[in-house]
Amino acid sequence: MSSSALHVYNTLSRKKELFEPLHAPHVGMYVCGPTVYGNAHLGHAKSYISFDIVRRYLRYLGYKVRYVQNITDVGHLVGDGDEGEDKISKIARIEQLDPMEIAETYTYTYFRDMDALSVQRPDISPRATGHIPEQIAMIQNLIDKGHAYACNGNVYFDVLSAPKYGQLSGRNIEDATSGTRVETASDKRNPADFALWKKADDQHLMKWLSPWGVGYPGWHIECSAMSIKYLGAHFDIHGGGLENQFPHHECEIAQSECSTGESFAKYWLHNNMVTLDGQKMGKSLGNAISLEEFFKGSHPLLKRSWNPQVIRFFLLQSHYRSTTDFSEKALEAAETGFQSLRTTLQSILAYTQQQHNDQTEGETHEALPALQAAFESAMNDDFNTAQAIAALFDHTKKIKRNIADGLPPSDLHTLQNWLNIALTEILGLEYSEPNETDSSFNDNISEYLLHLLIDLRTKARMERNFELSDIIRNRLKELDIELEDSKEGTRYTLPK
RNA sequence: GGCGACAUGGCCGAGUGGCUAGGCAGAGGUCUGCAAAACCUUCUACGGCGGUUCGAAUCCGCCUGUCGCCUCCA
Repeated sequence: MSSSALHVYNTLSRKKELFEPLHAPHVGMYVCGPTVYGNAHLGHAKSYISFDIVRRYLRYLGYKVRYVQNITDVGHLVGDGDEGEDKISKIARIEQLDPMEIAETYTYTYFRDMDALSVQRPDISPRATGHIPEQIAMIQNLIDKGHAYACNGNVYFDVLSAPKYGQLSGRNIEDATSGTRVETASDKRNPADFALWKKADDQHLMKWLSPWGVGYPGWHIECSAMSIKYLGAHFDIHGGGLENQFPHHECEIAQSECSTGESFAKYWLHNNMVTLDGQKMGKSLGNAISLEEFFKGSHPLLKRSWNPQVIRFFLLQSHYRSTTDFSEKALEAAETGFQSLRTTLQSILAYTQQQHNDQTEGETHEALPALQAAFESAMNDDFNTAQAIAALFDHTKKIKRNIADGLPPSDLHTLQNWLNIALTEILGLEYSEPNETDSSFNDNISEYLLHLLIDLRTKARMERNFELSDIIRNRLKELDIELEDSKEGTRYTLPK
């Protein structure tokens, strides 16, 4: 489907729907953020880049987006069922740190890695621990309305009281309980009931006082409390990873709608997984390569380091609702393709700048409308970045060819402006070579010496002393410095 | 066991009832002292079996395979 208006795939209806904000031009968007107990990995990159694109494209379309993404610094249980230990507490215990130190450390590295990937920061990044009163209030409200019950210091949500429970994930309550592989906690009325508040014992590191005793909030309640606080009871978009569809998002809908009496998010968007050797890449599976390891090339499965921009481009070349199977070979293909796209764009840019005083006479063909239509039509079809990038390749190559043939389009400047917006503002990709921002080559003497060698080699070539010129090029190649001769002179690329 | 996805050429990966996806790799060529880059040309496809249709890789059914969720997870 391609269309002149944005359509998004809504998990609630399992269909692509026309996107109509509740209160245009404002769009409220909530995305489940990370649990900060470890470094972010490639799976996080796929998820947050996907929703970064959603946000960027909505802004391009003129919407005023408020993007809220939580930081989960409490509440997730580890191991089997509800009897486990908080993940952050567990690591804190092992590393002899306060839980908040763990959360702080990984919140920092999370944003550092996302910044590197050009993921724009959320407008609001609420912490779960900073919203305990809101969560308690919501739980109390659910008890008052008969949707939850307290028992031995725990509070559970009564799923039978929520008629729509199971709608999002397409399962009924029997399905949700009958095949469960986990022993269910004994004080629940129904095995499918989920915890809103958990009693904490003396060993527990993170705990708060509540009407039901000392404890800590269940996992699902934070997202409901914080999304409603910052976006209202009924808002436009809720996003997250596919694996959170059940139980997390299902529970969010149940508790939110029972609490407010309004319908919760209008559109539910889910991104698919990144796989490694065909298996989901996940922290708990131990097969995750962290983003830091990608950037530094410091994981045994990696042959080399990878520029964040290349990783972003690689992920954008597949659709967010498809799984992305990772391999270094695929990354390499993405890198080469990305560089060639940038070369094409830069040559159009260079031409535009050198032509800025010229009047193109007799030329009436415009390049932008067709390109823009193809690009927007792809993006309007549920953010199909793969197809949008294909349109970019396709059209810019043609434009470049026309310029080379002496038939530049008449709208070069508007074209250039739009290309800039499409690449940097919508896709979040940079024009410049990754090397140019590499700080490893900032030594003035090194740079001077390199230019000296290049000048000497040029002189040798002029004198047809190719033996010497090849020695210089080959010896530099040993340092991963590559020289390329062109009509405009010798270019060099520095080690990655 | 229940629920849900997916299966595209050497690789990655869009899409679609009849019309080129795109990228990478490969082949040939132009250019170049050479190399690289760039440019031009070019090859390979829709898991299997049935059905619907004038026509299906695209719709339907069955089969096979892979994956996800049902337990924290982007």
